[in-house]
Amino acid sequence: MENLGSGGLVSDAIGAISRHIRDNDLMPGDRLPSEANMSKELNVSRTVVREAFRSLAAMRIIDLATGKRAAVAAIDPAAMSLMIEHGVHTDQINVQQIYDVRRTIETRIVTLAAIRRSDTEATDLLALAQAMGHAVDDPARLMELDLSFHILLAQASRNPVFTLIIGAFQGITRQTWPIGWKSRPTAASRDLMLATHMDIARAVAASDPQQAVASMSQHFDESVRALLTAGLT
Amino acid sequence: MENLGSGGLVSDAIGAISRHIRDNDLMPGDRLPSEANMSKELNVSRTVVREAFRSLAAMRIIDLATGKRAAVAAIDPAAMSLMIEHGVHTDQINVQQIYDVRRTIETRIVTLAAIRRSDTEATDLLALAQAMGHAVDDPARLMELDLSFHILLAQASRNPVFTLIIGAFQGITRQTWPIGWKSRPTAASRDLMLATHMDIARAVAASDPQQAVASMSQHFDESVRALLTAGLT
DNA sequence: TATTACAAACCTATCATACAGGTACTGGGG
DNA sequence: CCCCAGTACCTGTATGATAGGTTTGTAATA
Repeated sequence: MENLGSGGLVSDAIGAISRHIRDNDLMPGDRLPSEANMSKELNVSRTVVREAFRSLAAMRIIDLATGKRAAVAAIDPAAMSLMIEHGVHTDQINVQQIYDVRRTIETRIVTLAAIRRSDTEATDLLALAQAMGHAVDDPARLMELDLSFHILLAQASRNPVFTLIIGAFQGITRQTWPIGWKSRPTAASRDLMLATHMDIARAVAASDPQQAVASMSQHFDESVRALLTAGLT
Repeated sequence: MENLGSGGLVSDAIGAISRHIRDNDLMPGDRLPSEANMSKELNVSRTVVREAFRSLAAMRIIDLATGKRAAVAAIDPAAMSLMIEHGVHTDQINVQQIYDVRRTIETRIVTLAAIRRSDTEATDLLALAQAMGHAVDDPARLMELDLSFHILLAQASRNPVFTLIIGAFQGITRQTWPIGWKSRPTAASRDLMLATHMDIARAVAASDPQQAVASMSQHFDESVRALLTAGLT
């Protein structure tokens, strides 16, 4: 029988550090005690503290950098992105399921964005849609513009949780997007995809939620069809 | 100038281990090389390998246990849950935003559940709703039943990504649920909350998506109102 | 032959220590 | 008052040691 907080010293340390952040109301950017101090305070070796820090850093709860002290991190989808990728690679999730979630969420996002977008966001959105039109022959660049477009849309929804989730899907999207693109072999099918983005941008800029939802819906119909054509389950 | 894969030895190791899982098509439960073997293979110390393993374990990509070798993990919302909690505690996310996301997602979930639920799930859902009615005087138990209800609903949607996301919100919900409950002081308001769950269960059991969505919508209207009453921003 | 008991081999958990290299603060010098 | 160098503080990585959990082959047993 040992002290009951115990799922191993490292787990305990993770808990203690999390509590430290919460109890002291630390905000993103605020710094934590050094490894040495923390190890003294928790009565464990520096090894244990380091592994706890690493764990929290993996979840993007803190930021680590050599020489600097650990700092509270801003919300970031990178870790979630890795988890999703893992789920897909191990056949626990398939791409269509992700698209169903994206459609559900982005339908809501586009509604909120049409209502809440700032003027800057409207401008940027239109600019991105236009830039996509100029990048038809550069798939890598086109893909990044596409991803930025959806992230910006999420940001315009003014709900960071939407941004987080959409960001979490970008890792796996980077790996599947080219497949969908290849399955749009004709100029017409490619132009349709680009035009749909422009429709979304215009509707959001015009603060027309209805039209924005309709265009987004069309976008997903088309995307899912492309993925199915490519045989992506 | 050093070898270019380098964002630090630990990051490299994390990448190498992830790649190992992907390249060898490892499935959940499959075991990885031991720390010693891995450290030999990657030409780094065991310390580095351990920190890499811990990082992956934090994201629930692998499972660690003393004495056993590391194993590929099944998808699990625990890590995501911690990230969300961190976002809320650091004021980067507020509870209402989470509820907006939940409403969006659970509206879709309940539609899918009404269509895809198994008979067992229908039965279990009704049983849970009924059990909630019997637990009015035991808030802790009632909360757990409530959480189980929503998870089961997500599972019935047959999309593990929905289950993952709903699971990710449970950590923070455990911390805010009691606040909402306290803001329903009258028996009538509490019964309404329980009745709404029963309505949802019945609609799903009856394979009636329309009615299920309506009831879920009412559930969220009521929940958000309760949270607002409690002054939870 | 099937089964159980046990011990050797293998692994992880944690600690202490050492040293290289990055940061940040502080006291002088201009 | 500002700039700069040096020092104290920190993190990154490696090594070696001990304690204790798991696995598995083997040998005794039913």
